[in-house]
Amino acid sequence: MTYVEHSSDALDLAAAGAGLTDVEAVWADYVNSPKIRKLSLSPHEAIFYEGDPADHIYELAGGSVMLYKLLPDGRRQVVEILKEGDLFGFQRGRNYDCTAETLSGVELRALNRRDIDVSLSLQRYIGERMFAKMESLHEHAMLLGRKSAMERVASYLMRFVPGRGTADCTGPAEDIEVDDGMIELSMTRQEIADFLGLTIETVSRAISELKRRGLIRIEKQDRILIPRICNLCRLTGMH
Amino acid sequence: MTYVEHSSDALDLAAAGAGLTDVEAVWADYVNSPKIRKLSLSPHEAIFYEGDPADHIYELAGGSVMLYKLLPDGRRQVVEILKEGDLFGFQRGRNYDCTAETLSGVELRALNRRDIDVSLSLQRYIGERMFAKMESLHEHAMLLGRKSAMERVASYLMRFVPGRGTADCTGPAEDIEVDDGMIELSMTRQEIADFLGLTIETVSRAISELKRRGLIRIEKQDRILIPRICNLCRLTGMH
DNA sequence: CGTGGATTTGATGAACATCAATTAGAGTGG
DNA sequence: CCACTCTAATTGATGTTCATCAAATCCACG
Repeated sequence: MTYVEHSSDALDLAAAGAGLTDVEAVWADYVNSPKIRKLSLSPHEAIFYEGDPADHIYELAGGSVMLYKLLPDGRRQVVEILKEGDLFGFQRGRNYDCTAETLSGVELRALNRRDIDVSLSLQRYIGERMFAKMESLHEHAMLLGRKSAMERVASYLMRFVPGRGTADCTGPAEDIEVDDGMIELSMTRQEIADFLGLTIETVSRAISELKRRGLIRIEKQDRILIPRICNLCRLTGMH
Repeated sequence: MTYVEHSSDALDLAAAGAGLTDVEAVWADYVNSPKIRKLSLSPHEAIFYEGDPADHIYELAGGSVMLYKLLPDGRRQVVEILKEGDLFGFQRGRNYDCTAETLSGVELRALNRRDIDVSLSLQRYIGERMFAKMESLHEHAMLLGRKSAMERVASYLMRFVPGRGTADCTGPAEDIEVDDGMIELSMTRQEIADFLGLTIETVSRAISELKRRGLIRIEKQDRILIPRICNLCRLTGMH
């Protein structure tokens, strides 16, 4: 008896030839295979609602998506902000535990739980992504439970600076004298507030305060220039 | 060519005989196999520290464990409270992203990443557990970001009432007239506060308030009686 | 140019943190 | 068994931060 029943197609076989550890290549092969259904969505469109039967798993191929939960009285908490490459829609139970809504124009790939369940490499790829996501959920718990409003907003802005503001960030490259960055906010103040556990007004005040202190400059509404990244990073509470 | 390289031992083969979907049986076989190293720990002992090289994965076989993160100035956020059967120590990177500390006497099983990486069934089992954990992290984000102090404490107490207080809770069984429960708190006020994003004093005041209102009764320090579970549950903000 | 929603700003209030003191409980040694 | 000690927990007084309520301003879009 062989283990053929573990794989529905040639993906793992190809991977075995390429070296077992290259799960990312297997994943790329899988999601680019013609049987994967692709979807395009407009900004602020719901993908699924909290409580809906969890019948699909998605990969975000482009754009950004938020996941949020609601309390019966309407209070909202955005629990994840997803970016290209992120996976969502996995559930333990029969129903989604949160609502998924697009923040921008979005390209999705709808995956089949069945394909994934029978491939070791796909499982491993997903595992890797899940562990990363758990770390970012831990970080977010720290933000929500223990950071001040200003620290939350600074941390939020730092999210969008690639490669900076993480635990292992070592500051700017040494040979660089200007350490600035331009970031793009695709979320409204309400969405940011619901992500940070604050109100619109508190978020707005914190951003104004950063402007006043010269730590950020607003160019054209939702484009923000950070003149000295390290200065902003120091306000996150993490360094 | 077969897929034999996907499995280091007979676990999956046995599972195939028993039906592919019974990943829990495969897991049970694995963790009970003699090669799994077992550990016993006393209360309030560190298992690993944030930043340590992530060289082990653990299954909590008995007792309870908390995971927490620290900010440089000492602020602490407890990000998970683990109970029997929970897995922890998975990391995306090279190092643990939080500290693990026992809350009670604890029995652990130290697992090998290598064993798991080559078994589809074990991967799938872990995936299931991770999805459940992500849901509880979402729930916790809601608590930290949007609930009042009283709602947080009520939610915390409800955690320890088996089968109640969850989203799909339908209340007590219909044929029952007394709906009470006894719970055991194994955490200090400081640990509870750091889990709920509050201070010791606020937690203490909330508990006193619940006592005053007759919603709980303290028996012998860390044993709490809940006379009418639904009454407490109503304070969680979820119904 | 005008309209309507989003954002900002201001004034006030409530919830929770902080600081300080007291009490309760668990463990210890006489 | 009972005082003693030490820490955890409670309670009280005050302060700070952020939420709430209200108004003004900005900006995108027709």
